[in-house]
Amino acid sequence: MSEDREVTIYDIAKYLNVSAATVSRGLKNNPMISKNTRKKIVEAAKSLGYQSNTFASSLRSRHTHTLGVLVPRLNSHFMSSALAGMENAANRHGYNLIIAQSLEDVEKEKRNAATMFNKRVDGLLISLSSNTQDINHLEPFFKRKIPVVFFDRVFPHEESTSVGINNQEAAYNITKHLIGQGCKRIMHLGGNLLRNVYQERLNGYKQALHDHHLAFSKKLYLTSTLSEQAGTDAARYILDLPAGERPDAVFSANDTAAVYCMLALKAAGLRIPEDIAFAGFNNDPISRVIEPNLTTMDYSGNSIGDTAATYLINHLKGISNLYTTDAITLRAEMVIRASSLKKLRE
Amino acid sequence: MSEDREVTIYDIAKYLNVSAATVSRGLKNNPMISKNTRKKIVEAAKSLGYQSNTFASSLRSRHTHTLGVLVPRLNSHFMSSALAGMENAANRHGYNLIIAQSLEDVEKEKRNAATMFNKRVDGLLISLSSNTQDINHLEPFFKRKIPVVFFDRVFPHEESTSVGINNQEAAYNITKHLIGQGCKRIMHLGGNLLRNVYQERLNGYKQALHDHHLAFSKKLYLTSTLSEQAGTDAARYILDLPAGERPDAVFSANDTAAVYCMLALKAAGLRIPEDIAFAGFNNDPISRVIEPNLTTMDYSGNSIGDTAATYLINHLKGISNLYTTDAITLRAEMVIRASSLKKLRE
DNA sequence: GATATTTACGCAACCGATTGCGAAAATAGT
DNA sequence: ACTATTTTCGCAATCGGTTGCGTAAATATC
Repeated sequence: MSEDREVTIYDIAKYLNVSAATVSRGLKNNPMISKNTRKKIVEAAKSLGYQSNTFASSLRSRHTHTLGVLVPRLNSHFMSSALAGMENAANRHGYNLIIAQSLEDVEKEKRNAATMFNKRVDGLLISLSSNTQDINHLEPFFKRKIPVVFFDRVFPHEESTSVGINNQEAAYNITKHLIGQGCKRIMHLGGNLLRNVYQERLNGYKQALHDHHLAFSKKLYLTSTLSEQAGTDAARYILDLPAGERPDAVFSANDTAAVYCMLALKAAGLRIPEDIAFAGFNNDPISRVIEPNLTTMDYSGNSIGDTAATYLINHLKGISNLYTTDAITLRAEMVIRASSLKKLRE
Repeated sequence: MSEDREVTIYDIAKYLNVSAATVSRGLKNNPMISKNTRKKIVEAAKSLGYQSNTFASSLRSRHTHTLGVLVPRLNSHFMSSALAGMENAANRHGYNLIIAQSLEDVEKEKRNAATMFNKRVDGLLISLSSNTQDINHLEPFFKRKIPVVFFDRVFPHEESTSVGINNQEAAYNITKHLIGQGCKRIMHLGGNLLRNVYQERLNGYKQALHDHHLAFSKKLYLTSTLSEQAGTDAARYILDLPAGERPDAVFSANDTAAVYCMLALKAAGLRIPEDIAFAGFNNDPISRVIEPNLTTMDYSGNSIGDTAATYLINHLKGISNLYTTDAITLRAEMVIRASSLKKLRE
């Protein structure tokens, strides 16, 4: 019952009458050690209940097999899916995840980044808070050559890779789809333009309007946090518009705002899509529950997370090189549902 | 530009002509060191760009300021809220989170537990996978006196605390509510009975039936994974029942199954709540999007996560004692919405 | 059978912070 | 002024693996 002391490689060494160095090497399957002793070491380790001490190892070897993950918030469908994807990939390769959220606050993002750095993560996966202006707080990582991968809300940087989708193209297509349904006054609910995702979606929206000879109107563009409240507020805004100026479609940069806008408009008696068509972004579960079901952009958090983490790990393992890759663009697929179908589908 | 070498306490020591021991103590505000030198040390540390090396510290001091979090899956609304709550609490107290998911697989749960142990987490927060039968894989923690807190899906154990709600009471109340609405044939969609949450909800349901002289019928009780598909399947089951045997209400152990069951029944022409009333559990966002809105049990992941983490940290700090507390029960509140309102509300 | 190579392992110096103990310096006590 | 305390700090061991380098043993070469 001497459960107090930890079992160390020294215990194993003494037990087998070999050196600690041999044990250390044996446990890592170092070919320098003969197959025979290697086997004995592994067996002894098991029977003694040895558990390697990660610090001691990390202290000397200078890597932690741990990735830092820094996100705006943990509790959104997209983000938790992304985390799930990352966890899966990391776990597959023997890495662990330290996760922190900035709650859309730059200061907290900075503090978290510093902590991750102190914990000597082998790499960083980050999606920026909505009001982050620059990435000076990531400088320590770049200086120390700790790889950084941005996902979703990215930031151009020479020494890091971005993983996301082509937001502009996606927004373009979804806007074009609405136009194809005969909509002429398409409103856009956008997010903070500091974040590429929202800027690009706005660009795609504008481009589609332009290509189809529709004018962009400031009155039909609202920017917000895209929260439930923001969706409800947008509905109020629409209802308060003079009858002739009302949009005949809404393209929201996320599903949450779209859905809560729809709910409020429906409550006010508007018919969807007859009076006003809707399209969102993200393919959140609520998009399949709202009636009519919401047309949206399927944008898998899981695969973004998986890709970003796998890529980072491959870089760490020397399989690929992150510094030469600027961006990885995943496919996003438009999911057309009843909320935008004014015309019968052919 | 000698950014290569790390700045250590030795560098600071040399710089100030004091010993490393003094620097170490000074940085931790140890009163043993004079205020004056303490200040000089902190300043020197900042100007030299010192970043403490967590391993070295952990190796010697034997604690990591890191909590392990082990959950069935990351990407559910409840769980991501719980994680958000934990992250918040941990961050507030200077702790970090290592997060892993078991994907409802005991084996993965075991592996993850071992990793957490190896990483020498200061404490463990865990919600069990659906098919975990025993918690022998947590023995190393108990032996080494590493505190374990269960949340949501708990497991009775002498040396750990459980954080959750009173599931039986909640289920009792929600069933009673349905009975109060005049429902006599109430169906229950339950989960895996290995997990306390589902067993207790079933108990509460049965108790309420019994107390109101309604018989429990196996035909009105389905057990499943409570997934979307399970909800749809339940609808099929209901529709296939002979007309006279159909339930007039459904109490589902989660909102997902309830909502997808509702969608399928609505598509088949049933009216809710007139033909069949509904109640769920969790207050998931979809419960406020489905029409009619779903009556459910509000059950804040955020506060469960916050409470569990705070409690664990308090134990670590010696403020409270986990070994003497068996369970912490948070309040859950029934949210009555249209899906269960057959009678007008007084 | 003598020398050259390869294989297998041990020595010991790390990695960077922490901490018990002892001692010097500063202050208090009489 | 001299001893007793208290304050402030340094010494050196320690945490548990890792790894460059050296060497003994085993095998190969001619």
